[in-house]
Amino acid sequence: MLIATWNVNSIRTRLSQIIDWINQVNPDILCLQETKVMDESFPVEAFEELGYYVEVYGQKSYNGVAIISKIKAENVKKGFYGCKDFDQNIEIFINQKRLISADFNGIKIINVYVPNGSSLNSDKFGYKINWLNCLASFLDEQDKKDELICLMGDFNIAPANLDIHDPKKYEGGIMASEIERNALNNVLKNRLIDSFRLFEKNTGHWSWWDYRNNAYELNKGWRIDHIYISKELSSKLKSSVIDSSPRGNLRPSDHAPVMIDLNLKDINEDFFEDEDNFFEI
DNA sequence: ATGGCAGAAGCATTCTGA
Repeated sequence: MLIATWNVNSIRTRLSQIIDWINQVNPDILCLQETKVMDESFPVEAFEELGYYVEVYGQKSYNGVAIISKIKAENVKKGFYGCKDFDQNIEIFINQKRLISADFNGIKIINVYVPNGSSLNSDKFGYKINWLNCLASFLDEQDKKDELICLMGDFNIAPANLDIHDPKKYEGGIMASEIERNALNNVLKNRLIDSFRLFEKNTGHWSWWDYRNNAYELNKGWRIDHIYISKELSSKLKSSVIDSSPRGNLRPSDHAPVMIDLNLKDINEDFFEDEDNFFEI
């Protein structure tokens, strides 16, 4: 089962590239970020024609997340819920559409677009850390239900120096600071692991290249898009890769898709053998 | 220290991103 995440930086501008990629890769679940479109304007039909269900949580111009899936999503939730920080009802948490979650055969897919944070001395940075703290308490709640989790998306954080092409240059700065890394580790705790690092221990693997300064051509990138999975799923993981090829497209997103291949057959064989659980054209 | 590049809104230029 292929599960992918991709910050597409506008669903409307990138639609044909996304369709091409789906036809090429055939993912079972695709989590999108920065769709930048209100729900009623999301090009749902383009995905339905390919046999996918679509769940969207968007807004005008900024942010926006979506889940495209061959299996119908269950228990779809938009935004944070059931966690103590969200109960404070912080308005900005509601206004910025950055999280959508859904269950697929007992696995909870959580698709996030973590705030960028601008720079460490800005108000936006405080919002980023608050948002991550809220995500941590959201996951604490999920923990109590003993669910298998796949937390994926654009985290806007390089977890380690080897996830940055020039770590010295960016040391302590935005996406590389200890404050952000600690906040991220507090989300992951001991329950979620970085799927990519189960296979690849070396530097030189990037999921984002700045549009500026020929960053892609010079391969000056960062690894800030991640797929974290519950420890219990690690034995089911067949691969975790970054597909950098779409970054070479004409008018590309600045992010590349990341995907895992999960062997879920033995978790619930009946579910996957029941054709009613899949999309019918 | 700053700008560089891209998208959306909307029609000149600003805001935001990373």
